[in-house]
Amino acid sequence: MSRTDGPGPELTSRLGYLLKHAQLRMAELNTKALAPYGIDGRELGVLFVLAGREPTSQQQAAQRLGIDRTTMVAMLDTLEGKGLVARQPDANDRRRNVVALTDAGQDTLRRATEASDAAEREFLAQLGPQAAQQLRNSLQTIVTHPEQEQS
Amino acid sequence: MSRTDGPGPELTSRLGYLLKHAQLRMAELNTKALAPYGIDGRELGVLFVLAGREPTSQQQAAQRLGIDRTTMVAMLDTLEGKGLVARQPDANDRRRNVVALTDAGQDTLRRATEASDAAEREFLAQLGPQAAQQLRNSLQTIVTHPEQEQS
DNA sequence: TATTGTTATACTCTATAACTATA
DNA sequence: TATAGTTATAGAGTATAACAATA
Repeated sequence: MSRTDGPGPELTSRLGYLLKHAQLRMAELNTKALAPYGIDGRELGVLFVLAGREPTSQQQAAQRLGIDRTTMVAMLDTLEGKGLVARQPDANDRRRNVVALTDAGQDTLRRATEASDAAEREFLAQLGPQAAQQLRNSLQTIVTHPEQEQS
Repeated sequence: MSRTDGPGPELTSRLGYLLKHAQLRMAELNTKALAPYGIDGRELGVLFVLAGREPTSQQQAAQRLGIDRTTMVAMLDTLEGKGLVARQPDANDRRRNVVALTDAGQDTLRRATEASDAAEREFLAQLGPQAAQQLRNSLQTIVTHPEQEQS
């Protein structure tokens, strides 16, 4: 990941470049921070989605994360293998699995979240509290309220 | 890419989630904007790196982009196939190729950049000019001045 | 017929290792 | 010996298509 710069048309100030490399750095920091808990950032995302909610099917969890249900199958296989989540056939609709955190999963979620919070602080370390909060807000606006379709 | 939200521990306010989805949206907008010119965002990045500089070897171009030299080979194969760049053996060091934009490449770079600028404006459309500029600045700070190693 | 979970498969992006030609 | 470009290959990460069980 070189950051060598030169003059010229400034590749490094294009939003596409900046977002890609920012995302790579955040993912790196998360991976490092979460390693002691045996999970990565994507898996923490799954734990998040399963936490503190009514019973959740695999498909619902996938939709909340914005990933395909077939991808969710593999993620749950892994997390179940680690003893962090449990699948249970839904009594009301036997096509479904109800997926829930195990006790170990709850514990890992709590501790891994703290580690990830620290990783986020490191990511933002150069920014100052106001700019950091602004960055969060702006990203949230963009991600959750993308522009209306304006045909 | 679902954006269905619920209450709970707020997956959607984690930086990892926000950056990933913001990056996906920007890439999507770029792809759409650049399609008329027959390139995608990554290829535009290569054109950027090759523009307005002294002669550049494949390896130098790869380093500036932060990608592997083997990845650069494939990108240049594609761009050369489209007639946008040309390889020429370096007379001074015949191991190297000097890579440069063709006239068509210069033209495509100019027009594709305008299209990409429009895509960036669409990406930022919900933000207001000040927040948009702040977002750029913050990302640039993070990407180009990541925290000092602090053992 | 439609939906859920699953499997098999394939595609994209990227990197590592090894080859070649030069230095 | 070391470097630039190349090729073959492999590994993530993700999606599409098809299948079984259930609705």
